[in-house]
Amino acid sequence: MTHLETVKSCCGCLACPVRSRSDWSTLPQREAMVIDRMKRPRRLPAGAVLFAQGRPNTGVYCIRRGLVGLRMTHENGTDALVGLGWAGQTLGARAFLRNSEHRTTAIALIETEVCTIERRDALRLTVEAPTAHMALVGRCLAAMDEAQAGLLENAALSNRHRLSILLLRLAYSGLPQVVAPLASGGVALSLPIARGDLAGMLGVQPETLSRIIARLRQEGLLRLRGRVIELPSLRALAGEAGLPDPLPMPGLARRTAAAGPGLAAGS
Amino acid sequence: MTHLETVKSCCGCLACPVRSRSDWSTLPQREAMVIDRMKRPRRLPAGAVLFAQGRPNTGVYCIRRGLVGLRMTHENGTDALVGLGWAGQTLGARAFLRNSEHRTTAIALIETEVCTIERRDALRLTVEAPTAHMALVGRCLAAMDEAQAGLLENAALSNRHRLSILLLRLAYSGLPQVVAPLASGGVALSLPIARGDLAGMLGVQPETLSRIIARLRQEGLLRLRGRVIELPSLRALAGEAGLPDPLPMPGLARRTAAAGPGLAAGS
DNA sequence: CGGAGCGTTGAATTTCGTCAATGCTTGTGG
DNA sequence: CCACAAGCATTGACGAAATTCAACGCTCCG
Repeated sequence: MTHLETVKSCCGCLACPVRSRSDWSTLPQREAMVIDRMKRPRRLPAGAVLFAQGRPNTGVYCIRRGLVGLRMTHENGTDALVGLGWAGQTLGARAFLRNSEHRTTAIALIETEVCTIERRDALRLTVEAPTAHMALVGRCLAAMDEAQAGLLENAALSNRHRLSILLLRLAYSGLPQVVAPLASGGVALSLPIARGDLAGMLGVQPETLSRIIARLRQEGLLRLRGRVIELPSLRALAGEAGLPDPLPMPGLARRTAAAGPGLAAGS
Repeated sequence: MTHLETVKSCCGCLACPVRSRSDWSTLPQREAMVIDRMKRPRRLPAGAVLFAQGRPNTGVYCIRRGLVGLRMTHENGTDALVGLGWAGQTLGARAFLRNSEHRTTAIALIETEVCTIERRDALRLTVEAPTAHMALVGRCLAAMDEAQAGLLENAALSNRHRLSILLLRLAYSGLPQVVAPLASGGVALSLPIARGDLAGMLGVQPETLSRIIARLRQEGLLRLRGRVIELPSLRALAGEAGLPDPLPMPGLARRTAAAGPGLAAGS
């Protein structure tokens, strides 16, 4: 049994380290095994491009470990980080379902492992694993809800608040390459993204971000040592962010209402 | 034949005034007739609420004529207009597909006609009109792409630019209650939304919006008479917006890549 | 050692938010 | 029909915040 688990943990969906919180966590075992045979695990070094904006879709990608940045280039030439792909999330599903080009460029921000399901295999999911196909759709719909909420967040919250929220999300991500516990009870974050990109996610200039960070530091909410940001008290930061203690974690947490009857009947 | 057309044009999907540019434009005739029997047309006066945030989904709504505002309330109490529903678009699809609460409140901004498909009827679509069900999903995926593009637009463009783009979208909407051609070649817009809401869509205060408008007026890009905004030259405004001449119209235009093989196989 | 890239800091400018006051439009009641 | 109140829209003034331009420190790497 122990041996079997070991084998599974290195190559099986059923024992994937992020299975419990992945987009596929609700799949019946039979369908999970179908995907298990389709998927091809791959290791990406930091900086590797998973797919590029404007290129045709070639499959879907499930992040087993690591962190992926989603970058988008505007017609006017400027580009910005528009989202993060956490472990457990599936990327490329929208382009796959629409059979369209990728709208974003996905780049591994740290060393990352992804499981690839080739397009021709994923197409067979609809007959061999209908629940999995529905899960893909449900995932996109959930992402849409999050995007819309983010839109409001942009309009309603200050840059300070949004930075605090972003740091808290990283702190709660549990990424071993990013988050390290601190003796004092807080955490130390090794930011996997450059300042300029961090600024872009908030929609501000790098200098402005630097000043916001400096102010938070003066107030004791964070300490700064090179590329490492230490958060002495997550609670204090959450309070500053204007949020209640439990932090909503997009993509990972509550998967309760996903794939309701409307979809279930569609299988 | 003429008689038949007349009848259809008042109550049939096949001859719906917005069919050619609606979310359902690609449906085969047989399925369009199925929906035709399900739908119930309804007239909404300006200000009427189509559905409310937090309420359970009761069906999907196709906008036959008019304009609908999508409003969202943040936890901190502030609320803002987060989107517009144009004629031809289908609203409530995401809540229906996820069988979840509505995340937004939909309010008719001008006199509007919608066709309602009750939830119990829409559920039957998956067997009686699978293409239609797929179209619903495709619509949501397309909306997601737009939302993501809007996210980048927020970060990369100035408020001036975004206001220009918003005005141009209204100008190109072709809504008879909103857009009137001008002898000089431009158009006159009777804004269906209050200044405060317009400001909220851009993420600024009403006073700031007023000043942006004042500046555009001083530069001759628009004229202002009460609630009517006259745009003497759409081309000049498009140039100011930093866009090439053809304006991308979210939701209405090109429906080319929607519902690709990934979805087609899912029926 | 020196250059390149990244990050921070400073100063000047522009923009935005806030508070307050003033028009303008609308609808109501006399 | 007019006066009046209420709500929306604009303008002004001031402080706060963001952008821009510039300079400097730091680290990495050839």
